[in-house]
Order: sequence, then C-alpha cells, then structure tokens
Amino acid sequence: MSTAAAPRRALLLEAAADLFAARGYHAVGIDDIGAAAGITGPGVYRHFASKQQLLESLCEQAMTRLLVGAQNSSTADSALEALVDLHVMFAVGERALLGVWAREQRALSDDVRRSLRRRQRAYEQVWREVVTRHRDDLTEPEISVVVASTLALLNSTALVDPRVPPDRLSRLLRRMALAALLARRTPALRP
Amino acid sequence: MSTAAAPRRALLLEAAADLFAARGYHAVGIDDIGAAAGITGPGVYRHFASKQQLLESLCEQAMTRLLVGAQNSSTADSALEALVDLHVMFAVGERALLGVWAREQRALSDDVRRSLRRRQRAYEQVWREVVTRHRDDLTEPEISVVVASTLALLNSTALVDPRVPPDRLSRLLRRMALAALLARRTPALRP
DNA sequence: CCACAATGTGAACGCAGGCTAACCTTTGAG
DNA sequence: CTCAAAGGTTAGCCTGCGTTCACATTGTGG
Repeated sequence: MSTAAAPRRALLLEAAADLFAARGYHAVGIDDIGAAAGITGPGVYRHFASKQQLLESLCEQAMTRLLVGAQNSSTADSALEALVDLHVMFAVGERALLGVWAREQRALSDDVRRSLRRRQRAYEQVWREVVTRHRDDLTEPEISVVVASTLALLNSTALVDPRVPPDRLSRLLRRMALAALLARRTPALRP
Repeated sequence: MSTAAAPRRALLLEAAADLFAARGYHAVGIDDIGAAAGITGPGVYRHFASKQQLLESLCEQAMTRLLVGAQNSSTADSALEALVDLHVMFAVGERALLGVWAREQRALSDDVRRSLRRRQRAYEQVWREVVTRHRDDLTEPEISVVVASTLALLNSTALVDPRVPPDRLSRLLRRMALAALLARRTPALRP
C-alpha cells in the first residue's frame, strides 16, 4: 500500500480515515487509531492535540483539494465534465477520505463545521454555476437539488464493492453522474 | 405535524428518527430523545429496553416497508418505474426514517446488523434483477454498482434543502434516478 | 559525555451518558 | 374500596473513553 517508511503523522491520518469511514467517528477509539498506526492510544497526542483535530485535518484536507480542483476546472472549456472527472477521481482514488468528508462532518465542533460548510457551499456553488449553463429548464433551488443528489451519487463509492476495477468504476460513475445532471426528460424504457 | 394525541411509543420513534437523522446515533442522548417526546430520559425505558432497540425498531420498520413494497412492485408491467417511485416516495415522505436506515446501520450490534443487511441484499437483488432486464450491456458487478449508486442518489434527500416542494422534488429525483439507471452512453453536452 | 528534544509507554483521572433503583401518581377491573 | 399495572420522576451507579502525567528510550549537537 502506501505505508513503508511513512512518518507517523501521515500513518495516523490514513488509519483514522479508514477507521472513521468504516465505523464512524464516534465508534472509533483513540486506541484503535493508535494501534492501526503502530503505537498505543496516548501516543497519538504526540502528533495531534485531540481526536477532534484528527477529524478536522481529514475534512480540511479533502475540502481543500476539492475546492482548489473545482476552481481550476470551472473555467475549462467543458467545465461540467471536468468537475465530474475531478470528483470521480477523488471518489475512486480516495474512498475513505471522501467518505469521511461526506458523512462525518456532523461530529465536528460548531465553529469548525461552520467554516467547513462555508467552503462546501463554495464548492457546490461552482457546480451550480456550471450546471446552470446546461439546464435553463430548472429553477435555482432545483439546481441545488440536482447538484446535491449527483454529489451523493458519487460519494457513495465508499459503500460499494471494492472488487470492481477502478477504471470501470470511474467510467460507470462518470456516465451516471452526467446522465443525472443532464436529464431534461424522463428517459424512455426499452426492455 | 403528526403529533396530537399519539401514543408515547410512536412519539418516541418519531423523535428518535429526527434526532438520529440530524445528529447521528452516537451524538444523541437518551435525555434528548425523551425530551423531544415530552418525557424525561429514563422514562424512555418504559417503552424500549435500550437506546439500541430504538434504532433497531426504526431500521426494521424502514427495511420491511421497502422490501414488501419492492416485492409487490417487481412483478408489475413497468417494474423499474415502480421501484423508483416506491423509493422516491419513501425518500420524500419519510426523510428522517430513510436517512437513519441508510446511514446509521453501522451503530447496530453485529447480529442485528447482519440480519438487516441480509434483507437489504434481498431488496437490492430485486432492483438488480429488474435493472438487468434493461441493461444487457453491463456485467453483474457493474449492475450492483449502478443500483447502489442510484439508491445513494435517492437517499440523499435527507441532506437536501427542505423548502423545495415535495412534488417537484419527487419528479426531479425520479427523472435523475431513471437517467442514471438507463445511461448506456455518456450523454452529449449541449451548452 | 552531557543536555535536551522528540517520541513512545503504562497508569490513572474525570466525566459524560446509558441504565437501574426507589418512589409517586393515575387508572380501571373485581 | 382495593390493589395491581402502567407510566412518569429524581437520584445515583458504573462503565467506557478521551485525556493527562510521570517516566523510559533514543538520537543528536555542543
């Protein structure tokens, strides 16, 4: 994997991401995180001030990478495909991290969560603007629903059978996301 | 709302569903649940043996209603639309309950969770069989991914702006889900 | 060789929170 | 009228777990 001679701090972040994604923040103990990184529980406090801060670091990291990527993509020629590809790459390449970002924000303290939510709104705002270019048939709140639901579709990878090869998975998700984003009419059934 | 002179047990289930959906199982205290239903914390134990059992009841209830509905729909003429409509109705009409079912199963004890997962697989199996009729271009594991991702799309309602009117929301979700399920080719962009 | 910073350990502290105990009222059947 | 069952309340027990503390160990610059 990605371990080898990694510095302890990185090991801890990776371990925490996996555990939080699998069991949820509250169900994971400090001892579990330490053990997964090769040390005892209290040793974690040599690298992070608290369990909360570990979650913070993960969420901030995910959010920053998504936001920066989106701002670079949004000016591209086919911005919609670029946004989808960015999020798909993240969903397939960093399942645990994206899963934590999507599902464990609730466990953060109020002020950190607020700050993160603000940046998440900025991220979704980029999506909304790009989607709006393709969907003059929708009102503003409807655009919001379409974006949120599509992101939920993509974020679901953390829950999916990990045996499906990454490139197949990416293509599938990409196609489904674009179809959901651009569905102006209910598609016809042809059984 | 739906309160009035409801029996306490039902009030408790409703309160627990709302709280679990909003904050997550572990972040909700027994006192919170009791208070939301008009009694003190320990009073809850007159109606449920434990906090766990409250979560169990909610998940079982959701699972049963989905599974029964799906088995009735699967023989219908246009079974795919029936399945989508069933899940959409649930997602829009019972946001909290579906949210708990989708996101809080992890907090259950091992054996209850196993039993629930078995029934969830049965539910998804109905979906897979119906989807397979429309998608001869996909392998079996790919069908699984398509089904799981589409369900995640529909389950996302719990996170969506509740001010969007239910019928608009339903139509949007229905269209997106069908588009995602039936997307054989990447749709063309027309900006 | 000596400080001392960095990193880890086992033991213990404190507290939140699930649950139990003891007790009180209301209600309805006999 | 009685008395048991149902359903609430307050006070308190007790376990788990995040965190802190005091103490090794190790490597490094002076």
